[in-house]
Amino acid sequence: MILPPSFFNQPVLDVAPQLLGKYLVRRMGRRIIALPITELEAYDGPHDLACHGRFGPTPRTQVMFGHAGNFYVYLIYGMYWMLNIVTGPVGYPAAILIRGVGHLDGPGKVTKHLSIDKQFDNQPNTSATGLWIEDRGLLIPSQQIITTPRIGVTYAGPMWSQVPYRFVAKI
DNA sequence: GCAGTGATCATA
DNA sequence: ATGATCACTGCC
Repeated sequence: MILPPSFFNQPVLDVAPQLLGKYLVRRMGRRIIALPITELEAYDGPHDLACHGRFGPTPRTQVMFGHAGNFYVYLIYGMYWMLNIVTGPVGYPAAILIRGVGHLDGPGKVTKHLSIDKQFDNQPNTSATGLWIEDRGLLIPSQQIITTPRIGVTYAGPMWSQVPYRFVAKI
């Protein structure tokens, strides 16, 4: 089952652990790649000093203020595409960064392996685009989920760089 | 430990 | 127009 917008239209910290074990699926012609999500990070609203939405909407970040379930894809360091999915109500900037699927770890490796780039930015979670997230019945017990601080956000200060918003599944 | 890489945004 | 910054990766 492809996850509907209502799945994502909840507080990002509620959605994040539920998204572990869901399958990220990419279709290119006849070729299909489907891998379970194993690692992700939550970015939660204007008060979160690590969140791109903290300065209000800009041409790049307005997607985060948009509809839950849409993808937010941007380029970092001139080389790597970051894949996020928007959560929560319109007007509230929150999203989840997909950092690992299958045995791939690292957000840049995920997008490189699945050929994900700007074309998916602000696209909804539907099979029509060739990129979607679906539930295949895999359940991750809470004992198999660990949380840690987010990676690469030291600029966010002592509190927001340390909150346990990174979720990792032991599969 | 650090170079590579280019879009983005603030400043002007 | 310019310059600092950056939710990373791979090689030293």
